[in-house]
Amino acid sequence: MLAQLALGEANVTELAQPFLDDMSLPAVTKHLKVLESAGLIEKTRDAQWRPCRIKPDGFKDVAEWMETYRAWWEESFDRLDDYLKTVVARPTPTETTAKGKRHARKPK
Amino acid sequence: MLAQLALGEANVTELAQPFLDDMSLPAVTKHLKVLESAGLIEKTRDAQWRPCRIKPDGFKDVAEWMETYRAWWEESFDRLDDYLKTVVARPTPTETTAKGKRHARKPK
DNA sequence: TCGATAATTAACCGTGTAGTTAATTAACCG
DNA sequence: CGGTTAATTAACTACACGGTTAATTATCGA
Repeated sequence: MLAQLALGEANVTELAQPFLDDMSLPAVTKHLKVLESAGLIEKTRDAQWRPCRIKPDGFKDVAEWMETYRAWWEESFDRLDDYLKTVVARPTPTETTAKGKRHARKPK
Repeated sequence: MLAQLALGEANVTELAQPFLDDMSLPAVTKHLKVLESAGLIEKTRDAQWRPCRIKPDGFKDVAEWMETYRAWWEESFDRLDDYLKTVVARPTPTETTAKGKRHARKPK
């Protein structure tokens, strides 16, 4: 639906049309309501039609939000990669330490 | 919990300890079962304890899977960025076309 | 005015998720 | 053996999600 809206304004039935085999119109209405309350689209009115359009600002916000997390995300991705490289050689971190000790239980 | 396991082997109560304010032990057991069935961790047994360790291969699989999607993901991210740049100038794609025409209704 | 069209609302329903408490299993140890 | 500790299982609950059908609202146009 967003792809469709990226091509330009469209009302509910137009957006629903490719999906009507799989779901009902009310389902589409609800879906659209989510997008609207998420600030991604805007619904106006034209008689009995509800033309929808994309809200660029909403997407801009999302894009910015993602950008702030991309760094963190890729870092942890690389950290995982590094960690995996360290593990291939040694079987398991603890296996070298605490041999026979197992679990230190506190005496009452 | 995974962060904890990255530091080395740990049994269930040890993993649960930071969370016991918020959730019960059975909840942790279930959580761990999900991780295990996802191939991310491995549970062994040591008397009444169940030491868990990370399963590097599982993470390797995830890492590889993510890598295959990273390209696609970043592409669509950039496409969105491009699209937003085109939108800031012109208000809305359709607004220029179809003026006064509105909705062509098929005559019965 | 009345019928058709566009869309929404109301009232449900099934399922998956994530948790709970209480009971149960299993092992250790004095 | 009997108590304690570790963990799991069983049975249940609450809730969000995503959908449904049927009814309702609102508008246009002949």
